[in-house]
Amino acid sequence: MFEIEQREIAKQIVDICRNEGIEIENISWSWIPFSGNWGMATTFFQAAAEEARAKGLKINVGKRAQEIASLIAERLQLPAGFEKAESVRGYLNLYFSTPDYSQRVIDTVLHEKENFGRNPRSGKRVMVEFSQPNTHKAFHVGHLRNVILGNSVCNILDFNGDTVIRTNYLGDIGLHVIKWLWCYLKYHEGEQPSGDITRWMGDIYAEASRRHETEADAEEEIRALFARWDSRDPKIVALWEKTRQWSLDGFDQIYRALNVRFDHLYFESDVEDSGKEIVDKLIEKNLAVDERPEGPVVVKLDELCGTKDKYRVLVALRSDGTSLYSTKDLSLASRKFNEFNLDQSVYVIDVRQSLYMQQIFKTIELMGYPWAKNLYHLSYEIVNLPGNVTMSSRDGTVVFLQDLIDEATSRAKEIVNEKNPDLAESTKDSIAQMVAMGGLKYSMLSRDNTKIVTFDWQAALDFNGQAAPYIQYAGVRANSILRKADMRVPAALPLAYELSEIEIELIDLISRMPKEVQRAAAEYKPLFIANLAFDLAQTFNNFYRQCPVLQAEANVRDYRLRLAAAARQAMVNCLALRELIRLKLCDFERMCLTGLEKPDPFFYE
RNA sequence: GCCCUCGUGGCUCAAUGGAUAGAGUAGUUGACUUCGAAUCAAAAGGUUGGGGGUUCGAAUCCCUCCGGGGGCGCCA
Repeated sequence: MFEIEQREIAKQIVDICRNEGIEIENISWSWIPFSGNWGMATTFFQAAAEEARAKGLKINVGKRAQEIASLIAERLQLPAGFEKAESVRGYLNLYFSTPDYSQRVIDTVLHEKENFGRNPRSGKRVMVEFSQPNTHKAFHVGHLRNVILGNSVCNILDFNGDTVIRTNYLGDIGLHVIKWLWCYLKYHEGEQPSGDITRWMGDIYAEASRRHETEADAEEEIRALFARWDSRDPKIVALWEKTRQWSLDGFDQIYRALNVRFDHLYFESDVEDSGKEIVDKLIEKNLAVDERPEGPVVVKLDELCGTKDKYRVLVALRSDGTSLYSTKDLSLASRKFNEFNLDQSVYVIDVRQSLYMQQIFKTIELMGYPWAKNLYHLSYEIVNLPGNVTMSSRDGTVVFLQDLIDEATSRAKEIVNEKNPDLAESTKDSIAQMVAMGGLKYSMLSRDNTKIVTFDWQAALDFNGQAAPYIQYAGVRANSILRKADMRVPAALPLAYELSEIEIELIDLISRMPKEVQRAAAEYKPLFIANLAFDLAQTFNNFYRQCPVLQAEANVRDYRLRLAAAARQAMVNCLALRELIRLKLCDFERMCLTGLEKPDPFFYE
């Protein structure tokens, strides 16, 4: 928010230093870390150290940095809106003039509304591939992190100015599908899914795995079915198409519940043939070695790159000529760039596939595609069960997504019943749903991508403290104040009283949002936004406690009303980004506002 | 064997290479006649796994060791 001032002051500093014979390259700004003070800060340690090095002197760097800082504090011509410049132990602190800047921040937020925090369009086209479920299989909590992370990253990139193409890549063929079809034909023919489609599909898959291991002739029958599929037996293809659609319908149910959408879908079955063509090309170019029929087609990456044990060997095609995941990924990668004219292609895939991703990217680079450098693997750690048990559909250790949502919702309902017993039943249900979904999403997004999430019911359903409901509640409180002021945010007015420490802190935090969006986008880290949202909520709750709004005298009241409205807007924008279902938060507020028995359809648009 | 990753109060996690390492939670002590107590306040809790190094400055970068997890030629 203060880039113009930062640039102007930085230029002055460089000039002042140059007059003194000190060369400074670039100046990086940070916040002043003292509560109740706000402004921007920079240091001169580096300048002092470099000066000493250049002159070959041995000096006390801290002392010299302080000399430079105080020199600058003295000579700097502060632009309008700054109160004072101060040098402290090598730091230069520039304090904002509170009346000017508080008004500027609040006005900006209230003017930009749901676009506050948004950065200018970058012109960059980015495709983000995430979710990638297999059809004919269950969808469990282990898959949840991918969807939530991927969707949140898309929101953040979009908010930061990129054109984002949200893509799903569905595993609709392969052995697992044939296994499923075999089990269906043999034991469930004619049955149809109802209700929770994905669970029904997953149950049959689990049964298929079990029967595959226990029944003597299963292996042979499955292989025979695979052959029929391979020769495109119309009956099998028709069944495949029908059952695949069931899975897709089931996924739609889940995505709708999570409020996730995709702009484009790719299917493995679509890129199989083109994948085989790419493998042929690899062989032609002597990048791949065809060891068929004794062995598969392999790309010996370490040999090609002159590395040792770094890239290992990528298997690109089975010895029987059937395709692998890699076969299809090689083709899909180029298809994305051809079809969408991308500047960048992001893969949201868990960390266990890091080596594989590097192999794919390296192979594409060796093929000479110029866009190879624009491929990025956004890796994240998996969700485990306590005791470091990885969920597995084979071992029956999965926690089904629907079970989790149901359990979370009923736990939230209990709390609503306890805290707000007087609300209408349908209102309680809606609130329970919002609290539950927000809580689940927060638990996935509020830790670093590189950290393993250990799933246990207690932690996932703990709504106290640093969790989504805390933030939602702060939003509701803000809203509650505004409601009692008839939802009218007063027009801009000058500051006519001295802001308290906590008010300054709140405004300061709000003003950081655009920068945080930038950081979150650059590093693909929703965590930064999650942290900001929590900080905002915490500071707002503090403000709420310390600073009466409605009972205050007129000008204080109006100023604080605007501040509350701005804080509320900033929190809502953070939640929307973090994909804590903004729409539902609006519902929550709406119902607290009016006590509607049923949500107004308007809010579902 | 090689590669990647994580290690921060009892527990779960934060912290652009910068100022006094911050939250939540559990336990302790307080606050509803006050805009919604799903809240707030207070005290307590730390050799940032060990040891070196780089740097004016390291939880953060490099090396090494220890410990957890993951990956490494026909799964996805």
